[in-house]
Amino acid sequence: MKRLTRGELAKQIGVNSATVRYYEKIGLLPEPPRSNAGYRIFSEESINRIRFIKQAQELGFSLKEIKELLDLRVTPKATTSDVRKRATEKIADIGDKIKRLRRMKNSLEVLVESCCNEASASECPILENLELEDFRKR
Amino acid sequence: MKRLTRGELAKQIGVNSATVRYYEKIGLLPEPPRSNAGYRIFSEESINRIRFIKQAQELGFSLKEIKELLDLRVTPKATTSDVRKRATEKIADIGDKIKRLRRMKNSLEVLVESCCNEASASECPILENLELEDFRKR
DNA sequence: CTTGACCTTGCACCCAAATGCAAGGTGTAT
DNA sequence: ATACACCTTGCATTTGGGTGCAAGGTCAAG
Repeated sequence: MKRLTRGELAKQIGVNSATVRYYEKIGLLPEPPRSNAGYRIFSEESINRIRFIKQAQELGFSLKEIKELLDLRVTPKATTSDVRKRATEKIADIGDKIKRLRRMKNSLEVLVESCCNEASASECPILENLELEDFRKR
Repeated sequence: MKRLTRGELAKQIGVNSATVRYYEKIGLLPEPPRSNAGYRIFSEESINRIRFIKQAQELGFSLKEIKELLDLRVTPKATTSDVRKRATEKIADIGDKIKRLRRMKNSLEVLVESCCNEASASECPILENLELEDFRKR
């Protein structure tokens, strides 16, 4: 497995190398082993970890929530049923997000379909009246 | 239609009343009419607007992006085809988010199913090895 | 054996998104 | 008419999530 310096790691993911340090500081990334000179030595696992963080952020999770998601993986065996419980909650949260995004997508599709087609481009009543609250949490 | 002060509005939504002012300042909320004494007078439309903002935030949209979404509704007729284009882009973005959330949800479901059931609670090999990068953008 | 590109640390700064505070005005209840 | 809770404004502060910088150490190429 390849070994990477902080800069190499950051470059591969397209993230600022200071960000890697920051994630380490807040406990989102485990403290990596060091070379004799004190350089951090990352494995490719860290690439996946950081990519995960970035993905989850785009999906509306805070770093705190992301930490919770990541912690689901490393919880000691003793508390397995607690992991199960927390994971199940997360699944429900995510399912909820998906539903709301679907409603949002649908609202926009209605907007495009019924309103902005070439045939009736001159009048657009729905544009003004679209109930954007249609995709609230339910 | 009911008229609300800033505090009443904020209370109904469960948001700090300073936030309402902030949203107005950054153009996310239209400047409301004022009473003789200078008090803002909100209609119930504003409730929906702010609820929408809060929902969209939870789904990972920045206030800037939310402004773009809201602006889809009020663009003058002249640029209808541009609205169509922008809305279509947003729809694609949202579709993408949904896909990634589904993958995330699926990964967690696999975790719960294969790992944390009562039958085999004592050992949990997947917990350590789950490839969380499974739901990256594709 | 020096140059240049990396690495280390601590610390200060940045932006988005709020939130708080002070000084003053309003409105209504007693 | 005096509390008291609310409103107004401008301005400062906070929090989350980074980013930049300086002073110094490291390492590979020439």
